[in-house]
Amino acid sequence: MPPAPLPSFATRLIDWQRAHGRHGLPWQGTRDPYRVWLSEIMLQQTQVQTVLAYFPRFIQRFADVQALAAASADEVMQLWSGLGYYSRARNLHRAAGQVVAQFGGQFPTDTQALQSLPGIGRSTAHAIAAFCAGERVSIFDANVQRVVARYLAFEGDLAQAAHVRQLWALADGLLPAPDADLRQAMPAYTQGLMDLGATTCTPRRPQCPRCPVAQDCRALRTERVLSYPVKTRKLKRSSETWYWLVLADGPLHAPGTHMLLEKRPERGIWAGLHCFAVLPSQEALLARLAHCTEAAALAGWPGWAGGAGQAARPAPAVQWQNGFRHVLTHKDLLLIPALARLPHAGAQPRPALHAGAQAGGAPLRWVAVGDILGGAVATPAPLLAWLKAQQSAPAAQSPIKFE
DNA sequence: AAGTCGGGGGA
DNA sequence: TCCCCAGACTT
Repeated sequence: MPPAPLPSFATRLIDWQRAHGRHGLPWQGTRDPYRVWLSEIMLQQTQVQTVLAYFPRFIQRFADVQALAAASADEVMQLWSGLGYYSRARNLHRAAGQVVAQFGGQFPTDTQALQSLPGIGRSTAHAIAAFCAGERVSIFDANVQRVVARYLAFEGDLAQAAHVRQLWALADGLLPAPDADLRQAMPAYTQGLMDLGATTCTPRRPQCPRCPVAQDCRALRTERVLSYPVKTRKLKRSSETWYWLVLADGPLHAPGTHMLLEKRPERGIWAGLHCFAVLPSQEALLARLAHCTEAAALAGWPGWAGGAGQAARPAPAVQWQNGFRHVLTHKDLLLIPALARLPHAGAQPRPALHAGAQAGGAPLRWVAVGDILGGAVATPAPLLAWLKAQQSAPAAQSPIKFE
């Protein structure tokens, strides 16, 4: 009589997940592809702890894909504000519209249809199909790459796409057997892979004694766990200094003070968010300030514009603030706010500025400090952080000077 | 194949 | 500080 076969990688992983994996997260315990999709997108390059604050709010506002499709892009951006990688939010909204238009509002669960939606690549499509339909496909995010590379002692450099594809194919060999009950097995297997990478097979301090597949791990066998995955870094971060034109009509710690924000282009950094004008030099900032204040005078700014000839009034002085650093993956930004003040408009309506006040013709809005802090408009995280800091340490109030 | 997109957490 | 992370998209 032949000996019973040893439990497979997949079997051990599934058993471990049920006993020691993460349960009870808001996006778990469902096969609703809308919820799974939303969680997968939010969790791209973003930690669970962060997503926990956003996911319930999003679901509460958009209970299903129809509700999301019917929303304005601005509102979606607003709910996404602070999560980063804003193209995810834009694609999310576009994909919702596509599901309504092309799939009759029924969210697909097969990998082919999923990958036709914007923002869903191969790995995310596999995750949704595995969780919702039990499709026998491998997810392959950074956690899984680490687990599998260690388990197989994979020597290829994962900085190269060809090696990633190669390891991905090897990962397929670890999937639950095709004749298993995949509708039960695939969700637990997929979740188990992610949980193992997140809680046990961690980058720096893996807890191998608690790993369910340690007995077969080729990296552990040679005590080279930390040598995997092989991944060369070629991060060369460039530095830039940006000047922020902060045009306000009162002290920054007063909720009623309004500030001029412009909507950023749909591509590039902080795409689609509302932000202070960003200028590459002090000279450019002063020129923009002159444009804006001239435009404000022409538009009849309360207490300032006074008829013909007012357009020639010089721009108010600026107060240069201390710069602060904001680091992105590929760019190191030094942000220097320059505060300029228009006369207080009180409760009077602030006139819209013509598009010429902004070089690219981007939409300009006067927004109250209280509304910005309250999240009424989507703003980049560093802007919000800086404005919050101004609440507790208000800049010295100086009278408005005209030169 | 390389570059572009944020932000937060952990060592 | 530096490294890492539930990637997709553009060029």
